[in-house]
Amino acid sequence: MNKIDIFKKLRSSGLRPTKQRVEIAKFLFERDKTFHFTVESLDKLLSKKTTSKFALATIYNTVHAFKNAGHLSEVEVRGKKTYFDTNVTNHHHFYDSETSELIDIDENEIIIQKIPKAPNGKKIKNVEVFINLKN
Amino acid sequence: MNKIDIFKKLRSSGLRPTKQRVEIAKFLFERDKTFHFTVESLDKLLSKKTTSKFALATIYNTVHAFKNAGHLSEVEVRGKKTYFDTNVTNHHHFYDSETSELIDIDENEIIIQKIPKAPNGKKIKNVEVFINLKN
DNA sequence: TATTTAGTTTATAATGGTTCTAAAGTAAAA
DNA sequence: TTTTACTTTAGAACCATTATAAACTAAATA
Ligand SMILES: [Mn+2]
Ligand SMILES: [Mn+2]
Ligand SMILES: [Zn+2]
Ligand SMILES: [Zn+2]
Repeated sequence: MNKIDIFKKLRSSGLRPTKQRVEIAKFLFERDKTFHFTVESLDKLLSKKTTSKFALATIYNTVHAFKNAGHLSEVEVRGKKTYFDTNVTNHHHFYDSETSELIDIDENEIIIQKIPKAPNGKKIKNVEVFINLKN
Repeated sequence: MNKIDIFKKLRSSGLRPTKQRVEIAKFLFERDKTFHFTVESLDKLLSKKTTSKFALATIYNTVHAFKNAGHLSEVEVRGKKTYFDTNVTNHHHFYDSETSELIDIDENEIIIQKIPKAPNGKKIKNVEVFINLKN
C-alpha cells in the first residue's frame, strides 16, 4: 500500500492527513498480514517504531474513524480491552488465551452444514466462529 | 429446583447460605429456561422481585462465585458490560443487537462440517458460534 | 445457650479502559 | 496572508468492575 492509498484511507475516513494520522495509518495498513491490536498495544508499538508522540485520545479517535469507515473491524474477545483487526472481510478467529493472541481463519476454512433459522421476524446478519485454543 | 438444590449450589460455590445469596440463587436457578443477564439487569430485577436490598458488591461476588463453580457461564457480547448465562452446557447464541438480547442455540442445532486444525502445538478447547441478527 | 471465630454485607473508595473537554496548535480555504 | 475549521494534547470525567474495612451474621465451640 503506497502513500496515495494511505491518504485515501484517511480522506475516506473523514480525516485530514496530519503527521500523527499518517503514521498511524502507515503502521496499520502498510503490511501484508492481518494485524490484531488493542489501543494500548498499538500505542506501545508506535512509540517503539517512531519518534513522534501520540496522545491516547488521538489514537482512539483515529482508530474509531477507521473503524467507522470500514477500514478496521472490532473483534469480540473476553476481557476488558477492545481488539481491532485490519482484516475487514468476514472471517473467523482462533484465540490463544495464553498469549492473548488472535489468529485469522478465512471464511472458507469453515463450512457450517446445519444452522437454525432466525427467530420470529429476524434475519441472520452474520455468523462468527470463535475457536478457543489450549496447549 | 428446590431449596436443597439451592443450598447445594451455594455450598458447592464455597458460599454460606445467607439471606442475600439464597435470594440471588433462587432468582437465578429456580427457572425452566436459560437466563442471560448483566449484573446491572440482575440488580434491577432483584429489586423489583424482593424487598431485600443488595449491595452491588454482593451481587458481583455471588455471581462470580457461581461462575467459578461452573454454575454460571460468561458470554462474550460486544459492549461494555459482562453477560452471564445460566446455561452452562456448550451452546451457541443468537444476538439481537436491537434489544441486546441473547437467545440460546443448542449445540446440536449447529453442525460444522469443516474446521481448520489448530496451529502449532495447540489444541482446540471449544468452538463458539455467535449469530448476529438483523430485522 | 453463651462465647468465640470465621465469613459476609455494605457503603464507599480505588482502578482502568475509554471518552470528553477545552486550550493551544495546524491544515485548508478565502 | 488572513481567516476559518479542524486537530492534538493533557488532564478530567465516566462507568463497569474490584478492593477495602467496619459493622454484622452464621457457624463452630464450649
Ligand atoms: Mn470484549
Ligand atoms: Mn464483552
Ligand atoms: Zn482477524
Ligand atoms: Zn446461553
